[in-house]
Amino acid sequence: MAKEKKVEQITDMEEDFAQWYTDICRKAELVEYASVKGFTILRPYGYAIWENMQQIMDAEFKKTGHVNVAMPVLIPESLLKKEGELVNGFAPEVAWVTMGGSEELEERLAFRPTSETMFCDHWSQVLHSYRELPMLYNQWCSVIRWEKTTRPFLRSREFWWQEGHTIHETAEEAEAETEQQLNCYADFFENVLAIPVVRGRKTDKEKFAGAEATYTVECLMKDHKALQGATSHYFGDKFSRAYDVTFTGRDNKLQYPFQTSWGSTTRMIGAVIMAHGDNNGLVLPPKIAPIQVIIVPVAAHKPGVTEKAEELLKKVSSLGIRAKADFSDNSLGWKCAQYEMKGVPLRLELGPRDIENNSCVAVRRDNGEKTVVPLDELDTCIPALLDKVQQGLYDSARMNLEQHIFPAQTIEEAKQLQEEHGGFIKTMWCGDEQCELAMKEKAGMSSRCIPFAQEHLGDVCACCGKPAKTMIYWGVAY
RNA sequence: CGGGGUGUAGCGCAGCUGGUAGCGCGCUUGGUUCGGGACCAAGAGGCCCGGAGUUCAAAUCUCCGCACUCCGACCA
Repeated sequence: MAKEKKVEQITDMEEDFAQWYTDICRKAELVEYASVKGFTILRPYGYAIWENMQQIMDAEFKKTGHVNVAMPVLIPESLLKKEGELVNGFAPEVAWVTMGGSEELEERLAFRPTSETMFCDHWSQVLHSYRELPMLYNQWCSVIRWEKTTRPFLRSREFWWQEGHTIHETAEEAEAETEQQLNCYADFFENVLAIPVVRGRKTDKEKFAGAEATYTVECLMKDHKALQGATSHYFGDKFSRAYDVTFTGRDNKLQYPFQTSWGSTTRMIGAVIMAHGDNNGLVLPPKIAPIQVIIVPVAAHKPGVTEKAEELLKKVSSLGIRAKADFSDNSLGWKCAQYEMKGVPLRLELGPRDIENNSCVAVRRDNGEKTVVPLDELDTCIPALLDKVQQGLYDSARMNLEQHIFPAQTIEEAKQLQEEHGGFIKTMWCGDEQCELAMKEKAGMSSRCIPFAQEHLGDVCACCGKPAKTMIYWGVAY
């Protein structure tokens, strides 16, 4: 009986992964559709996850000297167009403002799809001397890209993100910044989101419009499709020159600074859903869970249970844990199912029998494991259990990744492996874009990255048979 | 942007050989329950996605839009 109901509410991931994903987004109350196509509302629970992510990342950015700023949401067309590659890259998906009140604007204004141009324009005004470098800026905002097809978190016409923008005196410094921020993302994915990543460099075909180099952290979802987690770009001085950003150097000569940008988005919530979720709903890593511990009183009508549960809530909260207790008169089963759907990492059940034993029952969301926790050992047991959930999620995601990386020598083999197992297919590659197109055409895969951790799988390109330059990962990407 | 599917109460759906709406869940109130999605009773809630058309009469038939969704191409 109970089971039938569960199935009604959320599609099994084995049956239809895409539908399962959409179900979770709605049923866990993360998002709602807005009245404009492709726009979504981040509901309180979804936004709380984002806030937790923000808080942790923001602190990390600040540790390395970055400061937050706020740039305008509108960019004059003439400004946006100064750098050709960027414009071309984003042109199809820019939304324009053409009216101000009832007046037609002299120059139309773009909703920012990204803010390199605004930062450059600003720097061209304020930068004078090498002494002012580096400028390490970041902003938390939303951007608009007029996408054709949309999906909650993965692709919407407006999404929330942080975009870091920095300028440096030397290329080396800027390159180091690019690498540092990529590692910052990688650490965030692995340690906070519990999602292992492959770090690497994007091919020229896949890199950011206008960038000299794009680095990425790639991760693997439960359906064995790849998701680009976050990217970090090195621009050289290309934008500086296009936007006339200059400073007087140590040699008293006018110079162009070297620039980076790096971004991560609410798409990471989608990554968490698809990396950890199961058929009972969302599964959240404790570090970003809005509610880390849900306390469910059992037989709450019996004397003393509610009081004891309130006491338990206080104790757990006092440990710095985000905890909540559900005193509603919904049944136990309903509450269990509800908080499983919401992905709460740890559930504490407290009923008359537990009170008698001076304990409670802790249930892990990741594997359903039940532990009896003595009430006077909460301060050690609860944080330890949360750590175990965090680690458990990472371990199984790690296993999923490791078991889905396959070497291939030819396109045909790559195609077959992808069709049979999904995941990342690694091959040698000559570096030619034609071979990427061939892989897309024949095997349905795009290049994900050229991993920093290189392996020698052979001497020739899997696509054309010419001498290979690097090992590359392929995959079907979101 | 191409190809499918779907729009009727908050959610899931029925009604579709025309006669202006119904079921289950949820919600509200009261009561009984309570160790995995409880039960009884009484309620509240809908210009049937929008616009044209056909008709005495449209949720139902015909066009045209829009939105969501799935699969491709494109992109975070």
